[in-house]
Amino acid sequence: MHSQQLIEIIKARRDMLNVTQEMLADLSGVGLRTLKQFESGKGNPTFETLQKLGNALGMELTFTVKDVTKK
Amino acid sequence: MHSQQLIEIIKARRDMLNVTQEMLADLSGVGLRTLKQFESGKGNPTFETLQKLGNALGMELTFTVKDVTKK
DNA sequence: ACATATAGTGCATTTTAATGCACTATACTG
DNA sequence: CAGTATAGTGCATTAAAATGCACTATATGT
Repeated sequence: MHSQQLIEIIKARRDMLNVTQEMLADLSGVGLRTLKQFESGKGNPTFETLQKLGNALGMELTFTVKDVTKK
Repeated sequence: MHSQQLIEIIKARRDMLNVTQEMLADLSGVGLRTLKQFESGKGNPTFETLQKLGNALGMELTFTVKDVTKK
């Protein structure tokens, strides 16, 4: 997952839930400025920030071994 | 995935590959001090740092909707 | 055209991640 | 026990993440 993909995934999920940046900022505990910066492609969020967003969006981060058999 | 789980996953993968912290730091481009701090539970790594480690370890980050059907 | 809602930006501050260096701690090995 | 390899820590610096405030940009609805 690249940075741009991560952004798109989160924006898509937020849109699907009809949640604004402001609402997500409140729900997640992440600062609005931080979220704006991140969604506009200017961020390099910390693990903690991604977790907070994930919690609010019903999503989760995973870290797994790449499947080399596929593709 | 919680912070402690992430640490364990990475340490386990590193051990499985017989790679030292120093080697992983070199391979990934992450500073040795950063890696030590992270593995000893004192870090809050950025997305970029996790990606670098993932690349070196043949792993990848994913961000997905939680499966609420499962228990 | 005006008002409203939402997203993005500029600027500044505070906190902290990333980093290096030197040191300590632990385990293994000759 | 001495030497080596590996992991963890203390201290300091630099870069950048997180944040707030105020502003601009864009779209939509009246």
